Amino acid sequence: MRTFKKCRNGSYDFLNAKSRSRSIEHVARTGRPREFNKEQTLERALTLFWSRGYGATSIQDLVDALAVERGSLYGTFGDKRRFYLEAVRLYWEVYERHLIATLDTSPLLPALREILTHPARLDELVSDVGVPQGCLVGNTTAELVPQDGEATEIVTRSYRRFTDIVTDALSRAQAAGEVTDRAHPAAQAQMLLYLVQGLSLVSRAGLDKAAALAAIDAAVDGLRA
Amino acid sequence: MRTFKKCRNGSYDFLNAKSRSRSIEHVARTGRPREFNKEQTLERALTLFWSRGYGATSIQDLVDALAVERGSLYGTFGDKRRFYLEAVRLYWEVYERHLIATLDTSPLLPALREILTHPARLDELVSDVGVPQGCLVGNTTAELVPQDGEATEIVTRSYRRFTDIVTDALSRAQAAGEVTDRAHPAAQAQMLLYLVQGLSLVSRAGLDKAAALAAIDAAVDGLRA
DNA sequence: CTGACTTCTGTGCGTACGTTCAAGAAGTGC
DNA sequence: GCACTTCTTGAACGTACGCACAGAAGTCAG
Repeated sequence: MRTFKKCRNGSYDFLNAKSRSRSIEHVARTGRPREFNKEQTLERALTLFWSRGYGATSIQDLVDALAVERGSLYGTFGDKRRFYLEAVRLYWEVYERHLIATLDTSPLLPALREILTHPARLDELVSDVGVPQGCLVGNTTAELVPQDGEATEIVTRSYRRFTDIVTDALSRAQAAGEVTDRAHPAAQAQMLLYLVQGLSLVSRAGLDKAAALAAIDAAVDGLRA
Repeated sequence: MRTFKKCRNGSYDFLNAKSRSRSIEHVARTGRPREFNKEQTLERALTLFWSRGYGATSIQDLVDALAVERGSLYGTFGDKRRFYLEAVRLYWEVYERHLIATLDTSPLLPALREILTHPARLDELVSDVGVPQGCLVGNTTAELVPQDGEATEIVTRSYRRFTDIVTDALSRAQAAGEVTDRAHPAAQAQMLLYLVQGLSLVSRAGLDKAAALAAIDAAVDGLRA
């Protein structure tokens, strides 16, 4: 559901400069300082969880990939479940920022198309196994929901935020006469949520890029006034 | 992505009478007869896998829920992974039969709407935890793909079958002037695959039935000629 | 009845997992 | 420099897992 551009250092630019600088706030704290970057470690864990899933990612995998010892991970992030949920939260936070920024434009449909095609950008979607990983929120829905109340809450809230943001944009576009008013903006937004989640999921199993783009165009054309 | 009507005995009617009678073929075989029904056990395992996922369902869970000892399960179905994949295959086989039967009609759009609303029929979607479970193929995509080649194969083939079947139906409906020809049938079918998979997935986290139906109607309206 | 064959039952094995803990190292503030 | 706090390290723990196996139980052909 989201792609991240790789930075020059090989890590992903999940956080903007503002929130990154916030991490240097343990200046006034006593005690031995942490030897690893907390945010960067969370980002790296996110990419691992993203491509392998929650259950298939062991603590040992994380220790190996992050170069941080078990005890430090537990001390910093709590147990595995809490670590994962924190990664999901970060994932959505970044995606939502991107969503809002992209849809704040007119005409809307091209922007909408870009949002939808994001999961289809195979060349930008790199994981440690070299395949697209779908949307982390969607993966969480499949794997943790409904056994985990907290995961359900995060997932539900994310979906709700998506539809709220897209509904607002569609309302404006309907008012501008760009999008058909045969359906309510909320219904159209819900439809787009299903579409992007389905695309993200199905893409995990391999993606025919041309077919995916044609499908997206078919859906977007259906919205045109 | 699929609902099953509960039978009077509390089990699910996954198999039709024909394939069920095939199971009484161990009449001429020697040795101690199996004390449990293989198909029925597979069905029950399917519902368990369906609601909990692959990783979260332990052998012990299966032994408890199926009332079949570990050894018997291994002897009959092989290891856990093979057992699961067999359940996924059965799941899709039943769904595909339903899909073909439902779409073999004219006009097509109401039938298509019924296919799409299937995951939204909360009252018929019962799991052991009392919530909808999404599509087992979709769940498998999220959890096992891309680490498991055989799972990927099953999932990919299922998606392909879906789009093939729906494309055929849409071609006929386009020829009949019922569905718009602004997009190719294959693109429309792909779009519907994404839609139904997204709906199944998102439904796992809780479903606003009215919103889901409105979204489906918005998509189906976009197909109308 | 007997022998060949198949399935059932439950115990046991090795492993890998998530998690904890104690001791030491590396800082900070007075 | 001393007390205090936090982080690091690596070993260890308990558990639950997937899986194998040996002996009992049942069926059928001759």
